[in-house]
Amino acid sequence: MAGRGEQPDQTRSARPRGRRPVREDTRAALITAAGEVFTERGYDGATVRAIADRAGMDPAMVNHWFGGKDGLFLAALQIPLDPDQILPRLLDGDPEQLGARVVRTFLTVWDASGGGAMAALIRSVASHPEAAAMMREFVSRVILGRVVGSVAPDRPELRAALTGTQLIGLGMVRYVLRLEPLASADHDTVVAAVAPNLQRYLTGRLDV
Amino acid sequence: MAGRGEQPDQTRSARPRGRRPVREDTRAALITAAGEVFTERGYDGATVRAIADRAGMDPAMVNHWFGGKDGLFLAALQIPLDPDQILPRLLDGDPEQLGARVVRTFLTVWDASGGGAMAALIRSVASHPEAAAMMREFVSRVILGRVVGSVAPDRPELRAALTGTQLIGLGMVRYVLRLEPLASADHDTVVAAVAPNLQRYLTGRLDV
DNA sequence: GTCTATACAACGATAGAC
DNA sequence: GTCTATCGTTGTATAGAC
Repeated sequence: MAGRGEQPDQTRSARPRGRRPVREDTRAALITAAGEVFTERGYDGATVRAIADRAGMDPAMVNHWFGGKDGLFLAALQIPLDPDQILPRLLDGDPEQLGARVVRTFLTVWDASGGGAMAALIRSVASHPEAAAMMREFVSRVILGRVVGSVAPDRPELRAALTGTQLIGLGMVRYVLRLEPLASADHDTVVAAVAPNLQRYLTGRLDV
Repeated sequence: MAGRGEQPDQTRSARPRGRRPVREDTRAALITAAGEVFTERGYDGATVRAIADRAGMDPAMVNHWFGGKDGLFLAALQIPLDPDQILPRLLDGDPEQLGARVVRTFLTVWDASGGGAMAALIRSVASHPEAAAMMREFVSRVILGRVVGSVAPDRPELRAALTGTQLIGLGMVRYVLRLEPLASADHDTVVAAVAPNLQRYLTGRLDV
């Protein structure tokens, strides 16, 4: 029971009430703030109040625009990756070099945020079933359907899952665990080390 | 989140009440209970009350013995793996089959808890810098010092980190993401699929 | 005048501290 | 056991856009 019968009023709010000009995009502001706070504190640690505070508005806006904390979380959890833009460039070229292109793209995408976005994603996946479902759906639909499915000689589902183990593990060690020398290795080194293993999962012999 | 409602006291009437003899190790009982509850619900989901309840004692004991929830968490975060028992069996045998033995041991250890322990560990590592430091230390000291170091022809640190990516990624996909068909695959299948890649990280050519 | 984005207040729940 | 802080959420009055 906080704030009950507290101060009636003395410094009435500095923030104007009522509808504001539409150019102030509150939805986008909330998503931006949510991305930051979820990144810093994870799902449970990020409070609706803190997010709204950072966005400079009332917590009730989260409910109004996203239906609640979960809705905001799902809206904010946007993998900074446009499949329609990236996939054609991945699939265009020698299928036997696909592993190298995937690793290089992976590093480029996630290095752009300094690893924060990947850390937030993994944190979300580990602690939030909805995030895990989203990730599962992403791996199944995108990696399997549009990458592995186009090159795999057999067992595409298993190959997609195996590809997922290598990419997620790389993200975990490089961006979350920050284990050296992998955390600071340049892209060429990582590609040379990881791409052959990824290539086996994509097109090599599995012997299963 | 929907905490468990108050349980009717009749179901707990068998639990002995009142002060216990000092020789019943209160501390160990709390650690055991904490390990179970943290495994089931993660750090934030595990409440001090639930842990104390399972240990059959008052929540105040947590403060008394561990100084708080954090202290209990760190005390309970013991990787369920005894290196001194497992490592000799890993290293005994053909170095070119080391990858297969590592994968099989990995599956045996973590399948024992149905994946709950691995999920809790990953959750901890992702959201708690102290847990991440523990994991980093484990990879550096045990995997590097006692597994990779004994067989790697070159770049042992890089090989240890790469080995970490494959094992952590496998744990993430099989136990946390539960992505099929890997989540339900039997040990032979997983070993056949993953061991060659792990073997390359351990003893193969890295081309870096 | 109508619509609706907004801010404030307060609720019920819950968990950690004492 | 009790207290208190704080959580996510909801109700409602308001004020500016339409």
